[in-house]
Amino acid sequence: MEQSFYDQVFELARLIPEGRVTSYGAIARSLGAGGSARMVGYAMAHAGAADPPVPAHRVVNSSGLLTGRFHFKTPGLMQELLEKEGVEVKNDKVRDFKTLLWDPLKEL
DNA sequence: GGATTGACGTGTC
DNA sequence: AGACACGCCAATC
Repeated sequence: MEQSFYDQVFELARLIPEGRVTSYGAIARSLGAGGSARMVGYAMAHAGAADPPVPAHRVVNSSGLLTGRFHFKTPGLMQELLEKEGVEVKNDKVRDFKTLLWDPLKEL
């Protein structure tokens, strides 16, 4: 079976190193999806049922905002995990997002 | 199989 | 600076 966009997103998301974050748009482009950044987020919503689990907390929107924190088991868990990995989160947004941004197109 | 739906992105007001 | 609008595109119902 060919992998759906979901699986592609999941795999790429799992490649995100600790202490790093990436944006939905970056992932989408990396997959050749271009403007279908929403599909990436949509896929991440199903990440909860993915195996192995997907570090969705390392994926934020282009502003570094933790948009999907509410989708986690508990809101705030996302920030918790990020801070645990050394990512500074302030007001639901990643600090130095630009610096911590892990671009698959460049890093990979 | 058409309509709805988004963890988005960028631009405009 | 904040709020609003439109575009994209695949998966789900």
